[in-house]
Amino acid sequence: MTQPQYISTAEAARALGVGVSTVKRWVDEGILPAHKTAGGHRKLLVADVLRLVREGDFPQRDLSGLQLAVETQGQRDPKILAQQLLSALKRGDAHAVRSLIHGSYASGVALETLADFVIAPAMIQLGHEWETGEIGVFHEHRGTRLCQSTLYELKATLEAPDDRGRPLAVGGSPEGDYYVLASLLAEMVLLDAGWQAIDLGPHTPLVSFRQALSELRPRLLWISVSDLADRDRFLSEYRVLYEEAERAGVAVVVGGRGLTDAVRSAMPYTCHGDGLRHLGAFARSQHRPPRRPKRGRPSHND
Amino acid sequence: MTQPQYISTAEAARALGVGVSTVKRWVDEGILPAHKTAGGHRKLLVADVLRLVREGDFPQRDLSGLQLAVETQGQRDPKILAQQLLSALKRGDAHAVRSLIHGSYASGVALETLADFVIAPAMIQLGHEWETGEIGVFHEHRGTRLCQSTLYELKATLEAPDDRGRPLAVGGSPEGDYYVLASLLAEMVLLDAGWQAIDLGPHTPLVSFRQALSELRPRLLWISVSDLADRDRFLSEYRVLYEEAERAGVAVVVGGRGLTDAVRSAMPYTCHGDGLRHLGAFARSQHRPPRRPKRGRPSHND
DNA sequence: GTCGACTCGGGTAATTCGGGTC
DNA sequence: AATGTCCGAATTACCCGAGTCG
Repeated sequence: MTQPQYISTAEAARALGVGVSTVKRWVDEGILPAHKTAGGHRKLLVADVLRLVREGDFPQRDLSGLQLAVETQGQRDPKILAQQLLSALKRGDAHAVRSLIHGSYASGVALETLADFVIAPAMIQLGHEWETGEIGVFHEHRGTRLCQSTLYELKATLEAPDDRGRPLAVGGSPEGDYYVLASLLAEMVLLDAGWQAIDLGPHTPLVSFRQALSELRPRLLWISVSDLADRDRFLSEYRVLYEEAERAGVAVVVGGRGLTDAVRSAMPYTCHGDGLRHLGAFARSQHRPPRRPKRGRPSHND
Repeated sequence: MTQPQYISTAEAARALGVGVSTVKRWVDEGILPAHKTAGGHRKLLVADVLRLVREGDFPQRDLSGLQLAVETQGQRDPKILAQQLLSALKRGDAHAVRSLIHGSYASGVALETLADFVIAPAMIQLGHEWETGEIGVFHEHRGTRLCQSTLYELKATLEAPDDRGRPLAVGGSPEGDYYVLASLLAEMVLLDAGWQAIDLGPHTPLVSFRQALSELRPRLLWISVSDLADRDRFLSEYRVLYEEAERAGVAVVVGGRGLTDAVRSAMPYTCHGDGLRHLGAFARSQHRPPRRPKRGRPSHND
């Protein structure tokens, strides 16, 4: 289902909102990767088309035509999407969750928006309803797993076949923080911004980040904190880590709802954001992905 | 070992992302080499298709179907695969990990075998090398994340678009057990066996399973234990859970390397296995899927 | 030997290609 | 400079009764 899907030039053209010849030309110019059949017909991967959509500046076109996107048509308001997502998560409706997330993304909702205003609110509310006993633990667990599963599928489509030339970012969540989604989303936002990203995952000792720093030599380090187990220890270890990063010229981006103002004010950092849109913006400011169709303004066809 | 792998026109068509008649024509035109059976059915060698795909610029729709098969082709010995996987995990080579796992599965290695004799050994060794300090924590984390990522991708291909008629299984790991992979693999084995499976994930209180039992009414419950935090508490809570399951007629399958003989002997259960092959076998014995497409067992056709 | 699933033909409809032009 | 449109020719996809496979 989520395996590589091929589409024709005409389908891609509809999805991109351009003419067929344009797609053909883009393929021939190498802007859009494609394979050819023995008879010379071009076959494009949906993932490649989607990549082009978000890397180039297209008038947000609806890609709902692609088989990948399902019927979420017309609904792009994050608030409503968050509501629908929450409901689907509570029901355990895998299909609906998939449709909502993949569909929104494919129809042009930026990944950061999806993360900050759809997924995060839904998950927070889910956690809240669990704490107040409105839903069972198992609903919460099932929802989290469902969300995670779907995000991994989406991540697969974000990964570029060719990493070369992309700057590297490394990140994760500190020891005692077992929340998976936050750092996963951070990884995805970075991939989306044209980076190469390695998520060390939850519950990673800050010392290990130092190790990763020296061995992988990334250009950016992100620390996502959802749950701060031992605040003092975190702060002292973090400071050492930050100094090392600074010496190495590595940008440090911190965030997460576990970082209250009180904690944050005691921390040095390159960039901070309570959501992922800041991470995304920062990443894009540091690296402009090359090669994109320079289409000026929305054309007047249809 | 690597005896010729034949595929039909339809299979080749799926793999290449073109129509069946196109494959037939290509064969007739000599573009694709093929043998013919006495009755005139075309049989293509996987190797031929792959060679063509490489030399020309053919589309290759299903990476997990064919392309990866060649890279691991001839290599279906779990021991060697485990070695290669371990090495790839340590290097952090995402592409290699993907090739190994998807490729093995696609070329006929049963999911249970993959889990028990390839992935588990590699991960155990990875954990071991971390404990002895041969590799850093971050290598271990990166490896785990990589493995997880790849497995989620594979899971996506296992999920049936149509769940109806499939029996339902629910499972996860108990409180204090934060190991993700074991239960994820269990879920995948069940999906592969034609079930519908819901993984509640790691660190799930046993009480929640009871909740899930009464609300979802599954036919099977799996508990995967990699790490037993509080043995006595686990046992006492487990017994209550088991009784409830028994009353409801739900089979309980337990396993995982956290269940030592000592612990297990104090537990009632329907089925136990130190690996996933037992879970798979049990699941298949309880439910025979109506008709599954190829893959699964090394069948002796052609 | 029956049976379901699959494949073979071949003919036809629907797309796509390439190039030239607006 | 970049797109969209038009063309005949070529390629591919769909359909269906008969035959093959296991």
